[in-house]
Amino acid sequence: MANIYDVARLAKVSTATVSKVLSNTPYVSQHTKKRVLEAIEKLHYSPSLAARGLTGSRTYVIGLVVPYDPDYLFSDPFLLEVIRGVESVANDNDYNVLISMAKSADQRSAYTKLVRTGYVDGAVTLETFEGNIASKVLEEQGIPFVSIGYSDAPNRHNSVSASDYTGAYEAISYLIKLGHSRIGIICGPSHFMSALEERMRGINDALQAHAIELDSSLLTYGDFTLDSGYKACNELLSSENRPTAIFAMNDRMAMGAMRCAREYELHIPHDLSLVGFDDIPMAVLVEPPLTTVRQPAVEMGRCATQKLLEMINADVREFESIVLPAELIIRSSAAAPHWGRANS
Amino acid sequence: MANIYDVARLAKVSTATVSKVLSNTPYVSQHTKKRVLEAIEKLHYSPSLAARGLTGSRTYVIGLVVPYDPDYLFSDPFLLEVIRGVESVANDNDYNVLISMAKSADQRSAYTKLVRTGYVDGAVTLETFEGNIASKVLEEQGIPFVSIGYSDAPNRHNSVSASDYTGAYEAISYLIKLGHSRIGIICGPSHFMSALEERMRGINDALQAHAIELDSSLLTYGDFTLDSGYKACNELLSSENRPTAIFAMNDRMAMGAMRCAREYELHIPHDLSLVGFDDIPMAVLVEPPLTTVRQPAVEMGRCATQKLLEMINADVREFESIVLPAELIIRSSAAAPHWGRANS
DNA sequence: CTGAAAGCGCTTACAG
DNA sequence: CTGAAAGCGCTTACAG
Repeated sequence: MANIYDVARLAKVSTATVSKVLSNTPYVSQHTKKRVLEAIEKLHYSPSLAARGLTGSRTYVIGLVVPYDPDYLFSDPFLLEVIRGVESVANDNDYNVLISMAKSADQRSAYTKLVRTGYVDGAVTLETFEGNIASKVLEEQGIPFVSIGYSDAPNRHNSVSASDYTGAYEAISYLIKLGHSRIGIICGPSHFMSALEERMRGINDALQAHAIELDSSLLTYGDFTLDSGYKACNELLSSENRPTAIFAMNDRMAMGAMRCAREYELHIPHDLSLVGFDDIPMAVLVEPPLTTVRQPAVEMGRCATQKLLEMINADVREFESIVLPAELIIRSSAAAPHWGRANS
Repeated sequence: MANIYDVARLAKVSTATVSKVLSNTPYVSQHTKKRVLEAIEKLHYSPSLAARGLTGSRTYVIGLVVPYDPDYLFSDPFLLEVIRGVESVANDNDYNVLISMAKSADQRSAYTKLVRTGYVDGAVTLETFEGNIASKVLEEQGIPFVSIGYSDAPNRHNSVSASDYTGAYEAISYLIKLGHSRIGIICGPSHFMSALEERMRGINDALQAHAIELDSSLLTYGDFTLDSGYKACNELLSSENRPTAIFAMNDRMAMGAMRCAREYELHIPHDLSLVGFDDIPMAVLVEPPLTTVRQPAVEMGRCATQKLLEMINADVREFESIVLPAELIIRSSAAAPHWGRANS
């Protein structure tokens, strides 16, 4: 494979000059530029990113830090959509992406593995825990990064997230307007991330706005998997004072709940209303199609990557954190309770 | 960040020696080895993969060549499962994976983009077209790779695939045994890949074994998306002599067909039987759960990566291609036609 | 506008 | 068992 010397020789210039036309430096005469370009073409030359990485310049690879293990990641359609967004703009801009995942139970390892490579131009991180300790690793290395989700920094810079609070608020308000007052909640793992706290706030505020108080027996927890939604729903439905509606903090758990409801021979939405969160592609495919709060997952990934590329190329150091709207998508899994009446 | 000189200085040895303990070369005295290790520990040293890449030794990153654009890839649950397998064993072995995708309509670019980086230890490729030209790029560079799917080489080496022929054969045989003789086929894009040809062979052989001949009006094509399955099914159902069963070459198209059947007010499986291919996670979630041919997607990814790692580390040059079994998973979307009777 | 030379952080023969 | 030195393929000041 041809290297820069081969090109220089063929074009009868120095390697410095070749390097300059490669990086589009001005002040290279049209004439020599043309010669160099021809040589590059002829030799099918393309620069070694490894060498570039060493000299500390662009490598055109960005890291994607995923603090989960592969099995977790690939079973989460929402996360996958986020990654799709990242890959999409990276690809459009001729960047490659190096995915660094955690060894199970060691989220931090995803960060250190990435740093070790020593050649990423920047990174997009998926935040999980509030501590946000891991991203310090990137800061120390001076690697620009933008995080998707929350960061705990007092003023949240360089992150993009969805409006979890509003989304949850609207979901609950909608259910209340339909006539529900006993609303079961299937929360995510409590210690998990601040997005969930935001949603919890939204739920509580919506409830309070309508003078409804949240019966603690109505609050259950899952771990985002379908099975955990099934179990949580079972908990809810087996209690003596059943809820008439359930709000699950992601769609997979909502689908677990759906399955559980079916076993109780409860018709959705006639006997039980259900609202999810995320709006994963599968949400329209189930029966009935799921009413859910849409997070703009792909857009979050795209936006974060866009911003990262700006940081890398335009030398932007910091940007105000971006909060993308989460909106309620009304489909067919929620309706007025059949003994109540809509009071909107 | 500490480099190898810092370590050498602290341990009072040469960089060569540090390098040796790093690569676990024998013939390094226990004593100096210990000193070096301590220095590494103390400085939190970890070698720059960029530098390693330059010297032509291990970088611990493998490439994953995906000859599709991100939007295509991320909407294909089957491919995602394959990738999950790749990521999984890579991660277990402390390898990072660099995903190289194609710019739309230029499959080859995924290969060249990867090669350009100059620092992958090897690659797993997802084959699509029969030409298999693209992998020549890797061969020329001397990058070891294993391809998932078919390669056209006379004796197929270094690839792992599923037994498409058998899978399709069984699906059709099953339908025939249930009592169907008019079986509609929703094929993938015809020029697409040899896996489809294999399935076509399986279909034809199964049909012939029962002396049924394939009416050409029963053969339709889709492009693997749900919508295309919908359309193909529509074609099939709007003809005057409807099939009583449909075999789709992937699950997404089968789900599109399911939706279409619903609009025709056809009950599945009572009025129309449906068999898919792949067994994506969603297949159990739809109503009714889909009978389908399971491809061991994750296992294919795992196996390919395993083999690649052997090639890299054990210096294996070649292995007999591996064909993993595809098996029919019987669920609830196929049954005897209601005017027919099972004749098995 | 162009080039000579040093340097990025490793590894690899080659001596000793 | 250990180290000096060259080299991997670039880029970047610095001169000219």
